[in-house]
Amino acid sequence: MLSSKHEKVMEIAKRRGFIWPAFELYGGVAGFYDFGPLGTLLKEKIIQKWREYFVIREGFFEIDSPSITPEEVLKASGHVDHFVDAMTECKKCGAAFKVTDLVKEKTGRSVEGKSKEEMESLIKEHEIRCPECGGELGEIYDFNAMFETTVGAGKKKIAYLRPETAQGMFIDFKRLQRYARGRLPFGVAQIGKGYRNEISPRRGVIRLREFTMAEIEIFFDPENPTHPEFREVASEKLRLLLATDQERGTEKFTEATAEDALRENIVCSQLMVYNMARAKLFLTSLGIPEEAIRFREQTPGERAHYSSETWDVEVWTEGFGWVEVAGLAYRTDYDLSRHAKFSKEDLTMFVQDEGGAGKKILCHVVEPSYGIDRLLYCVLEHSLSEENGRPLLRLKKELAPVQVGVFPLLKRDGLPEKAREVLKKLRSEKFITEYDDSGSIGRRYARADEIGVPYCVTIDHRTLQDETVTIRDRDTKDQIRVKIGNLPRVLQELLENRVEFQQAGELVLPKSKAESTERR
RNA sequence: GCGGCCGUGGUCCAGCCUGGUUAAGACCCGAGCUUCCCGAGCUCGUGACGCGGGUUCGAAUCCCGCCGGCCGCACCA
Repeated sequence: MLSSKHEKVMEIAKRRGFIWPAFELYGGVAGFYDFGPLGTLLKEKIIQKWREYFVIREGFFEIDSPSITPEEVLKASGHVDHFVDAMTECKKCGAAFKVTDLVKEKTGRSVEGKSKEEMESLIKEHEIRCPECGGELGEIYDFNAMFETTVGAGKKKIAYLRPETAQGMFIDFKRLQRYARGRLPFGVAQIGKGYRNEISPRRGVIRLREFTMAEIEIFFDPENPTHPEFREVASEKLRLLLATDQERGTEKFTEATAEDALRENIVCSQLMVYNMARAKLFLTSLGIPEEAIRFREQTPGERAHYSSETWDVEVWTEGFGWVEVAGLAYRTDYDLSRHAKFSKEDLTMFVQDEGGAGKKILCHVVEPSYGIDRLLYCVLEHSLSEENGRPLLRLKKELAPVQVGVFPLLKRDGLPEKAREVLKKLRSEKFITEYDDSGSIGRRYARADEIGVPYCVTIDHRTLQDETVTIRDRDTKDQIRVKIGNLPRVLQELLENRVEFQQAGELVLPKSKAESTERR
């Protein structure tokens, strides 16, 4: 039986065409999922919203760079060294460990970058055994979390599928800063696939081997880590989980406004905290409730090799607990300095001060990075509710994959033909519509509710006489009657929240509602 | 990767232990009738034993391997 929320979400996602296991015909491969027709539309709309919030609203530059990345780029970025972990397994209990962690723990010595032989002799020398069961440790092997490939034939060039889209933005830095005409700060955005060869992916779409990320790199002068519009978010309340509190083992939240978090040095810069507030606003615009959002500071041990401060943006889910849907990393000048060194190019920028004098600086970077697939799951879970025992997906109207359902009340008397006319008209006005004439009208409303269609248009006998149709509201079940001629305009206004439903046309009560009103 | 549990139409499941009719049921889906504004009813219909091997006269059922799922451990830069 379907008991948990997560199972209910996944059941609908599968049955109605949001999310499907990939390569299912051949048994499937863990960590890969397809988006079905509705999932593809929903994902597209989440991305559209993200563009509105970041690319358009913040004036960032969006680019699109290749997934396949030559080895030298990822050597410079540190990923080749940090993604390839020397692993060893206990021969007795089978537990797997990172050799670098084991040796450091037992000897305090760092063996980062040492050869396999050196590591092995260190293990022997210090008689390091399995920390779990004390068993003997097996041979050291490399685990490469990047997918490797080669470019071209003959003398093959090693390349990897990018583990993050970020590098494409650092690589293009020289052209980008010219495009920005030397002004700081500027932001660059990229939406695309990232790839990580997870050892054991689980939890459905939460941990994938191929996933869609939406990343931003904000380049700024480290002496001026401010945002011109900080005032706009200064009083935004943030729920913060500090690294120091986590290390003490408490789950204590610190509630602070963006302004206070900055003043009390909880967050390192105005630019960081500005983006945290923006992240919160973005998530709530997707329908994630405020109380299901928190910011968790990564502990020093958790942080990526490039970061000096990272805040995870987490969303509470019933299925998986707190899920990281975005990370805000202060990457310092790590990437630019590494690429400058490895490419031998000058990646500094000339900035002028007020007096007209100038200096060359190496930009620092704040990186907000969003996981679109995880967001999509969170949106589904937080939208799914039940009404009279049947599922109702209360998606934000702007996110609904299908905007309008078009139903003939009956399958005869010319109603289907009329309904198809209306359908055609709405499609020509670019509404995403679905036609349904199968089963009773109630059944069709129920089908539409399950995928979150905000409005259903029904064509009945009266339509044939006076060219009016009913529009039914998903959340209230209220109905109004409007002229077909006005239908596109009215629907558009409704979808954009520019008019109250009951004011958008003549209110009509369906039988069930009329009766219950009379009884009262 | 280790251990435990599991895998049957689109979904949820019975059958498996104890091998042997045409693999049952519910929901969904499709067609028809009927009703007509909130999963009504009736009739009909499509559709399944994860993959591969083995044992056997005969495998959904027993055995082995693989793939996938869930849980715990590890991993998640």
